[in-house]
Amino acid sequence: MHATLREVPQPLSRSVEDYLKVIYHLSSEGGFATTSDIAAMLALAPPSVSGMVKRLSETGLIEHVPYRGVQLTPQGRRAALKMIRRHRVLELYLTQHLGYDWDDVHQEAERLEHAVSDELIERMARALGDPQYDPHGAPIPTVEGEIEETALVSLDDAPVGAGLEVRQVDDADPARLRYLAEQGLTPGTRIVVADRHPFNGPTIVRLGQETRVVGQELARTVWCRAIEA
Amino acid sequence: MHATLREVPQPLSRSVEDYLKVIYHLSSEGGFATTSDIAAMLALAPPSVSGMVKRLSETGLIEHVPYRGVQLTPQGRRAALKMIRRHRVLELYLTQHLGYDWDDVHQEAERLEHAVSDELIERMARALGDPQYDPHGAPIPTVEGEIEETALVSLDDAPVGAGLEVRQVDDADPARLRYLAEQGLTPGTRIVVADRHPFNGPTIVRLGQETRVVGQELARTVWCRAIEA
DNA sequence: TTGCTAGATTAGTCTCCCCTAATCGGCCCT
DNA sequence: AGGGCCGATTAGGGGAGACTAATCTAGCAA
Repeated sequence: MHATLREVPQPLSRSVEDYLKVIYHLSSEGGFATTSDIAAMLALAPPSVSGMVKRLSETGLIEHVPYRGVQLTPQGRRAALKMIRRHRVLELYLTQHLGYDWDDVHQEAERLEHAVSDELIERMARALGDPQYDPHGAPIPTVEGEIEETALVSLDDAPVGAGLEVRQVDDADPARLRYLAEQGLTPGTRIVVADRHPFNGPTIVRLGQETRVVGQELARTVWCRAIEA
Repeated sequence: MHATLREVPQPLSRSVEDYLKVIYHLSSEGGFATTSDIAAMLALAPPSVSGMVKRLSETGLIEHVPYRGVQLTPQGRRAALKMIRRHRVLELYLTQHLGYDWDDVHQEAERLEHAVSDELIERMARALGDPQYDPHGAPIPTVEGEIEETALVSLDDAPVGAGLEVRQVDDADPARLRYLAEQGLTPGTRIVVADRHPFNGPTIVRLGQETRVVGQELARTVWCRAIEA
């Protein structure tokens, strides 16, 4: 009874959903998401974030340590993962069933994720064969709120000489995604780190017979897994 | 230049979109949508509507005659028809491509219509073969904002003896739609009005060999076109 | 013509979520 | 240990959009 009452999930506002998602991403590695990082990600002024942080911690979705930052509570994490599942299922559905390009789906999913029902997402997931990854290689959380956590290395951090498989790329910038697709650096591609220039210079990778020069900024958005051989 | 400036369409809020849709429906036959009718349709208190009406008429989306009601301006009508196109394309897409039942799509479309892009709606429309009608038989406005206006008769008003084709049914109530589907009263069905009982009594119709008794309230939500013998 | 009433509007609040300006606190550097 | 600085917070305010309570008006009925 107590549990049942606590679980009645009154719907979260768009704003709250966005905050939780951003806090999830910012606190995923390491502990705290800071006010100014959240503000930057959401394109808001820091005081707006302070205000929302107060409300979110009062409703138990986040834990706030003043002047340090915030973390999600289990409840907040569940809500965030639900939004991430929605986002990623939507992205995949749009590419697979409606002919969107992978560089084009982020914005659309960003708006739809606040409006769809659980029912619709599960129907889409079923139509997609209960997929595990979105078009950019990001793992899709399960309905139960579990998410695959694989340690990936950004291309910028990978050691020279390593054999890698591109696993995931950041999805927010369409132009960057188009460029990556042109260069053939899409999830599943196998590459070898041939060289890296000093002073934050580019990483040189080999794709089969071909060579690619990848600047640091771009390399930081390409996430890889080491492969044997 | 003047026209171009005026046309810059800053996005409308969800609320505004809902008001415009409701005003479109209420003023479609006859002239004015009244404050209390709008309030009833949107489940709001009348003063809330008065306030919004003021804002909408200031922005040129509606024409307000105090104590009489409101009508859409051409600009408001365009916006309303755009929302109706979205709603109906969504309803059809959900039934055709995601396995929704016709009684189940209204709510979902109601939320999605505020979040989708024009792009997505046109992709859905293309995937559906640029359809003309939604699952309940309602005409889908074109991208250009044209809508088929056929004079339909509600089953409750149809003369006894008339041969009819069911063309359209109101979509808001799932239970009613399920019942209509059970009774076989779906768009495209041909029927004959066999009788009508007095004092707002039921209409009796023949479907091929079978007979259906349709109460007045229900009959008012079934819209038909006369067919020659 | 007068008066009543239903419906519309105005007055005054509230919540949500954003803003700018001002203040505060943690922490590094000397 | 003391200053400064940057980032966080508090103070104060605004728009959108809802509400209740109070007031107004159009039109019907006597």
